[in-house]
Amino acid sequence: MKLAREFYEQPTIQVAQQLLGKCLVRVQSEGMMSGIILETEAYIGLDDKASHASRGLTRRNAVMFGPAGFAYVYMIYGMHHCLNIVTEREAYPAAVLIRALQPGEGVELMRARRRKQDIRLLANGPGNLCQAFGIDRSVNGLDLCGGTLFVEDRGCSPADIVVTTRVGVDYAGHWKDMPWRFYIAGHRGVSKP
DNA sequence: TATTGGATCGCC
DNA sequence: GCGATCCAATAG
Repeated sequence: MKLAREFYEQPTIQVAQQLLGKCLVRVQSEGMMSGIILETEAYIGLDDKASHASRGLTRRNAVMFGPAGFAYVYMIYGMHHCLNIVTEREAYPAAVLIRALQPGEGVELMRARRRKQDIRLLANGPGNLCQAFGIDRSVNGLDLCGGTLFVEDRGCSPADIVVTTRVGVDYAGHWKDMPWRFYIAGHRGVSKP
């Protein structure tokens, strides 16, 4: 069943952990895609220097300050998009970055979009999964309680969760050391364990 | 208005 | 290891 808004209103670390093993579903005119969430990261509050919200409300990060259960999508390095799901209460900026999926339905469409055959290369990274799922800036602000992008609980939960520091946030002072990256053990997510 | 650098990826 | 490639965020 589809996750309700209350799920996303929980503490961000809890949401990030509990999203592992759940199924991200994308419905478009081109087709339907789904994938098991393998890897997530938490970005929490104004003080977290790794978070886009650390310098306060801006046009780009405005969705992070809104209610839980909405998509925060931004472009990075001029060529990739990243998908986050907003968490916690309105006016408190926090979100979970979706970093990797195990492709389920819609593999052929993902292969076409990614121009890769290997199933392991279709959604192994925040930029790659957005390309595979057709997620760009037009998805920013989309409600995950709607019908085109949402998360389903299909009853499977991961046996073991690995906890590490977040990727690509060396600029964030001591915040780079927060153990806010989570992935399903044995899947190896994106970068190095 | 001009400058800077990034929650990445894939090829060298 | 490094270039691609663009826009948001700063500073002026």
